[in-house]
Amino acid sequence: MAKSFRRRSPRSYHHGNLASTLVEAALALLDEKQDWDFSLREVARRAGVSHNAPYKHFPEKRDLLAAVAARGFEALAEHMLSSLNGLTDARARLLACGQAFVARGVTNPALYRLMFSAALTSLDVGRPAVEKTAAAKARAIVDATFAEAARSGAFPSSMANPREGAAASLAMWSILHGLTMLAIDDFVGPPEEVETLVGPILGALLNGIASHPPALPANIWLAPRL
Amino acid sequence: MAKSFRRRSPRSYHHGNLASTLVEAALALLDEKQDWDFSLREVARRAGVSHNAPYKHFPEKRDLLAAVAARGFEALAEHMLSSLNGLTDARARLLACGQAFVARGVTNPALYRLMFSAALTSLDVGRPAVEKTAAAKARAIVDATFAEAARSGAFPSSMANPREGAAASLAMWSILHGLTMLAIDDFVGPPEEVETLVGPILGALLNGIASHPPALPANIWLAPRL
DNA sequence: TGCTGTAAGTTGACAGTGACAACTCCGTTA
DNA sequence: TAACGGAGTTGTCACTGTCAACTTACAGCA
Repeated sequence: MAKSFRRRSPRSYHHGNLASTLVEAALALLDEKQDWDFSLREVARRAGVSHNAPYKHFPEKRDLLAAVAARGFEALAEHMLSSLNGLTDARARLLACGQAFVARGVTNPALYRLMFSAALTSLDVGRPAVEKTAAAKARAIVDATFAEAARSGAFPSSMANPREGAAASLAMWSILHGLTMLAIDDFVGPPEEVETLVGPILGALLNGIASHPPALPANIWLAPRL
Repeated sequence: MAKSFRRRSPRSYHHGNLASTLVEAALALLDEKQDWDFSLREVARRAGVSHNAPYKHFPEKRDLLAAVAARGFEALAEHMLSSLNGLTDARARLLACGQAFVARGVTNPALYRLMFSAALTSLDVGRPAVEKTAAAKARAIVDATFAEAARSGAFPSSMANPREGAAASLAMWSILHGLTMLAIDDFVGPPEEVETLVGPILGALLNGIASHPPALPANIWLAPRL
């Protein structure tokens, strides 16, 4: 009888919200091990629950990881949004957004890597829906900040148009993602200082965009597809 | 007795070059499954060898994967180099190099992902040496093409100096890596056409660099560290 | 030539894994 | 109050990475 009281609040056979408890346990493990090769059983153990309980909420390990990734995207979006607080200058907003992006990645490399990893992608279905929508939300912030900068006159006004701005915003997204990845994977460093690269590097890109706006070739789509 | 003839040339208890056979088997599996969660035992099976034979050549699975990644970097470097053939215009060379880079990543996503993944990084030692040197070689090509472009007058001449050019070359490396990753991870597509993005996007960056060369903040190192 | 040490391969074992099936518990709704 | 069904449980499976101990055959020295 005492057995089931181990970690949970007393007299509860049913946990209440195991799903989110599991996600948090997984987040903690991800942070500690900096890898997602931990076992589902270990996650269950931490949640004080039997080795098979997680399967009632996540059909496969992949699905738990997808939920974790979704949380990551949400946190990223939040962080980027709050970095814009109080800034009005268009260019400053873009740079701040970029810095927030990189900083977030460097702070929790494993989580960032998981978010963009295809460990979650099943060959038939593609990425899980939870993750797709969370990612889209984060991405929309970059796009919006960009479009808004275009409207403000920092870029040729045609770029406020979604299709026209798409190539530019993709370029920005690419350079940020690339820089973050290189930092995370130990190709540039030190990690704490990588943020200082955003100014010069993203700055150069923005200059180029302003003077010669890139065009998005036909047939290209910007995902994640839904 | 017939047992040991299963897959190998006759009368050979010793394989001859198991190590490279294993690497090739792993490459094939990586390509098929588009993931490196295959088992070492499966690799051994394909090489027609007992489940523990690989351990005589690779202390851990990680080490086999590192060897695979190293091969990937070598192929990447080769591909980039040959893309430069016959091109003399500095800007054209940079763009060709970029296209080759992205194309290579999109062609074998799992391999590309493995190359840059930290699945290989052990917390204490960092990346395995084989991989580091192979990666450095590939990277050197971008750097060299860049420096050469600077000398040719396509960029402010100061950028031919390694330290001055470092920020620019890092920016280029970042945007290429980021774009490739987004493509691979299904955030932009379709894969066959992603190459067409290199022109506009990398082009914009190069314009920006030419007009306002970025500076590399102090304390930043460009890796992989050796 | 024959002996022997050692690298390269072998079999056998072990704890731990993801996933399945079949069971029990208990809050909900009729 | 009965019974349904979602949530958690135990038991089991084939399989994994890795360790240990054994065998094979090549290479160098007597």
